[in-house]
Order: sequence, then C-alpha cells, then structure tokens
Amino acid sequence: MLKLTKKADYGLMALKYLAEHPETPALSAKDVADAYGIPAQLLAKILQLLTKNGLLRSHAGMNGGYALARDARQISAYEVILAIDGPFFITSCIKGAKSCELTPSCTIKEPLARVNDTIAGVLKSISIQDLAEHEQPAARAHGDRVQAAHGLVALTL
Amino acid sequence: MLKLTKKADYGLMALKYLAEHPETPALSAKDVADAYGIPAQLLAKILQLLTKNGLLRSHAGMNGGYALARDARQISAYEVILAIDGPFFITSCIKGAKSCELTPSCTIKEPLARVNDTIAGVLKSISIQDLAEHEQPAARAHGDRVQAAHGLVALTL
DNA sequence: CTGAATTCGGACCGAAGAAGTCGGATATTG
DNA sequence: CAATATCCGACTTCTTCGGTCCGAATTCAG
Ligand code: SF4
Ligand code: SF4
Repeated sequence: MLKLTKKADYGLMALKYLAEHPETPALSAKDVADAYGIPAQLLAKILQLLTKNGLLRSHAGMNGGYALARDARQISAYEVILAIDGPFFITSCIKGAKSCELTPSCTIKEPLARVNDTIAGVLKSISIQDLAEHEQPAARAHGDRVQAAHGLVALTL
Repeated sequence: MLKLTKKADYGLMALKYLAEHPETPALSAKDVADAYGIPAQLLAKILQLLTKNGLLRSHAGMNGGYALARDARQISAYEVILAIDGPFFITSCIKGAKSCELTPSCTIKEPLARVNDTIAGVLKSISIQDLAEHEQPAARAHGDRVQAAHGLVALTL
C-alpha cells in the first residue's frame, strides 16, 4: 500500500545515472542495467516509456542508447512516476474513472484528494538533479538553496 | 502504485463515522457498513485490526460494537494506515527487511527515504477530527487554525 | 437458562496488478 | 551484410488485494 512501483524505482535510478554521465552522448539500456543489476529487458521497456513521454531521447543502432531530453533539474520525480505507472491517485476514485462504486456516499474522498495533491506536490518538487546530488548527510548549512529548490509544502486540508 | 488500500480507506471512513456519533456508546460493524455500503464482513475485520492496535474499543454481545479509544483529534491517519496495512514504505526496501536485493548498489534509496518521511509526516498531521470537519469549500478564512492543526511540511531533501 | 446479537479469528478464493521473460521487427552504423 | 540497439506486444509467474465463509467466544435481554 502506498508503495512505489519497482519500475518507477528503476526509472528514477536510470534517469539519475544518465544525469551523472552528461559527457556520454548516449547510454544503452544494457549499460544502465548492468550498472545496477536491473534486469536488462525490463529496464529497456521502462526507458521506452520514458522516451514516449518525452523525458528521454533515444537513438537506435550501434552506439545508440538514451540521453536526457531536458536538463536534469527540469525533470521531476512526479513526471517519471506519471510516465511509467500512469496517472496516480492514492485512492481508487480517480477523477473521471469508475473504479470505486461508493463514490457518492463516500465522505472522505474530498479530504483525501487534498492529501493526494499534497503528495503530488512533494514529488513535483524533486528533480532528477536533486537525486544526483547525494552528499547532504553533513551539508545542511545552505538551507536557502534547498528551500528554493524543494519549497515548502503546506497542507491546507 | 502509490495507492492507498481500500481497507485503509474503509477504516478511515468508519473512524470518521464513529467520530461523528459520539453520543452513541457503541456502533456495530454492520451499522457502519450499512451507512456507506461497505461489505460488512470486511469492515468487521478492519475494525478488529483497529481495536487490536488500540485505536478502538470493542464490546461484544448485544448492543455491543465499537467506539473510539481516544479523542478523534488524537488519532492520525498515519496510525490508521499503519494499523491496517502494517508498516508502510514507498519503496520495497523497508528498513530491516530483505525485500530488494539490490539495496547495496542502489543510490536513490536514501533520498527516497526522505520522501517517505515527508509523506509520513503529512499523514501524521491529519487527524480523524480533521476528516470529520467537512465544510471548508468556502470557509478558508481562518487559516490560523488550519495551519496550526496541519502544520507546514518542509521537504529538506 | 436460553437465544439473539455481536465481536473474534482463521481459512479460503478469485481478480487484479506487479515483476520479469520471450520473440520478433525495425533502425542505424560500420 | 552483420552487429548493435531500440521498439513493441504477448506471455508467464508471483504477490497482493478485496471479499467471502464459517465456526467459535462473549454479552445481554427476556
Ligand atoms: S470514493 Fe471514498 S471509498 Fe471509494 S475510493 Fe474514493 S475515497 Fe476511497
Ligand atoms: S533499494 Fe533502491 S531499488 Fe531497491 S527498493 Fe530501495 S530504492 Fe528501490
């Protein structure tokens, strides 16, 4: 429950890996898969999804592979999840869908929708660039930049 | 992905319903189930879970049923989810478990753990009482109280 | 004391989704 | 042409979720 898909997980890892290697024109799916031990075939399809949604640029043929379509800080974790797992909602009553039949009688769907938006906001505030910068354990002094990057999320239920 | 279990969903609804009827000493599982159209047998087990985790007080026998164990504003949505679905983590690498075998090579588990904490914080800031107050569509003027109740969640990645 | 109402606890099952595999088609380069 | 890639869909396997069923134990009213 409330768990991220492993595919999305892999997608984030791959994207981060690509962000860390800006020098190379393109990295093949197998390259990334081997770097982490992810099943190659599975990662391949994930990267395909990401390209289809405009997060990556692909190039077939020899010396082909994938590269970021935009700057690493222009890609949010939210987009990645959205591209891989489709539109997400923490409850089963996605706006416009017919998933939950007791939507009319339900009294908590509205407040839960706010929670959903809050979580989405959190995900949107995280960029691939943020993931690539993995040295904060002791560097918490420059709160100004961090705050600017991730913002504050106010939950007004 | 990232979806709340329907059981947790039902649990929140039931808890909210109980919070809205403080006059009655106890409400049976069937009462609550009928009020919303939730499968009675299923809700029964959910309520059992909630009692086992100290969120509800049960009373068997005729005129028995369930009642809140604490004040509605002392019960957070986080606790409810925790009681029903067990410890939650947005990724598969729960601290101490052996779910994901590529934990050592993974480089994003640490930042994702922060995201997890942030979301947990959001859930913790929501009480059953908050859910029961369902008239905000036009009443957003008193931001002071709302802000005090739900707080601000800062994501310091 | 008897019986209805109600909680309790586990086993069970079908449907859905997630993780991963396979095979083949297509594009690019050398 | 051959090697390397992306591309794309179908397929299997595994787990979880949602839900049901049944057989207790508990409590209270008459
Ligand atoms: S309608 Fe209510 S019960 Fe159904 S999914 Fe949405 S929130 Fe959960
Ligand atoms: S270790 Fe990395 S890949 Fe495995 S679950 Fe945790 S975050 Fe996802």
